[in-house]
Amino acid sequence: MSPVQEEAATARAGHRQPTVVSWLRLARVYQKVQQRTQRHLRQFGLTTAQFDVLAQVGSAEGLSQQELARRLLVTKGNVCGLVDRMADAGLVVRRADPDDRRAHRLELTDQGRQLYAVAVPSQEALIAEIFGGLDRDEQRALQAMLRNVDHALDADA
Amino acid sequence: MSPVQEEAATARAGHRQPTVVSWLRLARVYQKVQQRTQRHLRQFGLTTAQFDVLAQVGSAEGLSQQELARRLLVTKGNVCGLVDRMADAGLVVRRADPDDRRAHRLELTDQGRQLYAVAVPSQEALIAEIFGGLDRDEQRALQAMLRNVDHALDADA
DNA sequence: TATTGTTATACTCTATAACTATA
DNA sequence: TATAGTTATAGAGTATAACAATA
Repeated sequence: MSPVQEEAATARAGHRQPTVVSWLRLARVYQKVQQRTQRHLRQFGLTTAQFDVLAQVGSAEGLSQQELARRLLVTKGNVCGLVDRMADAGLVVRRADPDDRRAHRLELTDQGRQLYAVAVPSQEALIAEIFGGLDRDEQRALQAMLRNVDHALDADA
Repeated sequence: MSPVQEEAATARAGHRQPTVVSWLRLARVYQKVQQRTQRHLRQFGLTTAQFDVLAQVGSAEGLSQQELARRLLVTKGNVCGLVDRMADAGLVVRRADPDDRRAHRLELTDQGRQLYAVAVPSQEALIAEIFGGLDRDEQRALQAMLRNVDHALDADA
């Protein structure tokens, strides 16, 4: 934010409930990181949603689409389309689950694993750069507050 | 998050850089609030993007589309389409800028102002509920940390 | 030349819901 | 009956870029 925008934001913030200000700032940060991430991941030919799939499947191979949907907070229908596109791109495969003939288990292809090995550290380095201005205690405090809000969202669902 | 999911998330988090954990938690909270907001705003016939336009124009009538694009972190092309839809819905109007014949100034219609008067407080109440678990000091700390990250994003743009 | 706004393209993601096949 | 996955629909949002009018 430019100094001018920063000042304007603060002025506007002055009239608002603290909770609303917290949310606006959080949303702003999210959107900016999202956009930066999007540009960053383009070098790997990935969208942010595809990166999330790659990261999840890569760190827990064999998970079901249902489980993936739960982790990504999207519907199973959306996951199906996402997996379709990534299978077309040769990054993931669906394997039949021997114990449940309805289910598929998701795995990365060799190509997917190679991309995982490069893209995930690269993306994490970007995040480290962006969030690196907060020291360890601040990270902990930030995470604790976000957990608090997360739980409030589950409580009065 | 269920206790099981919470535990799983914490276990996974243990292997990761603190910055990455912070980002994952932030993204998770954002997405959940976004989804909740989406459902909440449906009663007013608004998408979240349209609500953002309503809130911005309502609190700063006469702003240009360019300025609106800057505030919403989207392109002017996107704003054009958004404003189109909201003008079709009878919520905003484009007025010619007397000082700059290229520009438009955005205003709410009477109907838009009525909706603003109802939807904005309602949405703010929802946010207050979600973020209300944090006390005043925590809100301040959260906002300060988010500002820190926001500035980091501007620094190495 | 730079800026405001418009238009057009193409794609991804999303919500929603009906559908199948298994369990 | 419930669950895993698929498919279809419809829409919104986005990036990107070319374009017109005006500054």
